[in-house]
Amino acid sequence: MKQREQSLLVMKSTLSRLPLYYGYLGRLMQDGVPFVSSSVIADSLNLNPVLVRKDLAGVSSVPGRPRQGFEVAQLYHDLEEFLGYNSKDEAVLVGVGNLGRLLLTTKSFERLGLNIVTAFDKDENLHGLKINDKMIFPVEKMTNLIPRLNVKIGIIAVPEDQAQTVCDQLVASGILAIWNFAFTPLDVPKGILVKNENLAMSLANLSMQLRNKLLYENNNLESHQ
Amino acid sequence: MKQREQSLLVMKSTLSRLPLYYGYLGRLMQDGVPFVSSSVIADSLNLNPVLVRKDLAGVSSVPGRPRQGFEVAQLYHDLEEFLGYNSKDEAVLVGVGNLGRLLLTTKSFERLGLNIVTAFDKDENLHGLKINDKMIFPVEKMTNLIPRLNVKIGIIAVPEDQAQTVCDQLVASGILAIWNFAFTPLDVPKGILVKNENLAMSLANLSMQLRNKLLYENNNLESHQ
DNA sequence: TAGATTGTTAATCGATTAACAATC
DNA sequence: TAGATTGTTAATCGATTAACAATC
Repeated sequence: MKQREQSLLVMKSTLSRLPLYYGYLGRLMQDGVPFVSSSVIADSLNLNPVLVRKDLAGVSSVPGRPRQGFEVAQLYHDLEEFLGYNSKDEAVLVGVGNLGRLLLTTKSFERLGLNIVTAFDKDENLHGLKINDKMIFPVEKMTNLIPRLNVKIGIIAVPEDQAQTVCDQLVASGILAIWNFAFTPLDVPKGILVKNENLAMSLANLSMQLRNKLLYENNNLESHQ
Repeated sequence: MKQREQSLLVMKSTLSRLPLYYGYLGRLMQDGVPFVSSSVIADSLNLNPVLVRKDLAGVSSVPGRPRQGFEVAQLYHDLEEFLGYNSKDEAVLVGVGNLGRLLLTTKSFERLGLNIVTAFDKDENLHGLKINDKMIFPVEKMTNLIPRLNVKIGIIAVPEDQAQTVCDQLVASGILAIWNFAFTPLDVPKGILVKNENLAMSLANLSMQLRNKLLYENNNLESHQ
């Protein structure tokens, strides 16, 4: 019913903004800016300054200074630490199709602390191949191999109809967190984390908003340009 | 048409759940289930039944019937209509790298109402090529071609450092909604819709949650300084 | 000091959940 | 009718914003 074990320092919504701050701070670093205030950050990212201050309060190891704001390098470092971008998360990938290949080869993910150690696919033409130095194994090896690798994050990039099966195998192999790119929700035992990367949702969202907007504007044609 | 009124009844958060209902209803259809109640939907998707009823109230053209629930086929159709999955949204893609190729070739997007009509890239080796029947043009042609195609959605799948430039060109070409896959927020004029597909955020989210969980389970260490 | 910017407490806003009457 | 399930109104919860005192 009620979860008492809330993260004390940082709200869930905060977490989704931290990578934004991280990116922005990174750009300031490059430009050699030494200090930045919450209101400057807020302006640049279209947020409320109080919100920024609250978010940062839970992350920064050093409080911001009145009249100066936050030290860019320090804050950048703290964000990096907090987000785990410096300590690599090891993960296994299941499904080496277009999307899987993308995840295997995109450098940005490595920078963000994601290290895919191994991939699995059921296509035997791929078995034994390496993509970006990562070996591809048959899916049958999953339950045998994953526990030995001691990896805790699994990425599902297989078609919808295979997602649940793969998910079950990952869980059986000791995986604790699943990044799911299949367009279907997964059934998992309690305690297993699932993050659904639902592009359908995003797309629906954008397309809906656009239609609403166009409709609205059509209804107000008398307004001038 | 009462579409506009309908839309206004639906909360922003509702919108993010509709594709979930749509997917679930689709599976019920396949199984030949004629009726479904809000509580069954809620159970399957881990939601509150009242929330489901509220969401559906804004979408369904026919109210649910006491003792029976909702007619699956009808509701499925209404969701499809509402989400615009039957009426294709035309879009242009900029950036034919790994991700761009994925978007061009993945069938699911077509099913979800996204129709990419043309792609742009700066690599001249790609110019004139077709991927999944979509022609690739030089980016220089954007401002000339897009207005003539009368397309209103643009997809940005270029590297971070080119995202803003591309964005500006899209806006100049009359694009009203942007689906941004670059890991950087975009500066756009008021009135232009932007949906950021920030995988970094999702990943940070999942990795954070996992670390919290492991920490909590291990001992509740105080790692703040 | 004076002024900018911080962090905290209180008020507001929006979304979810609870309670319940209506209905087939 | 009796019971399941609906849709609505009220209460609760969580996140954001406003107000403001503290501080360098």
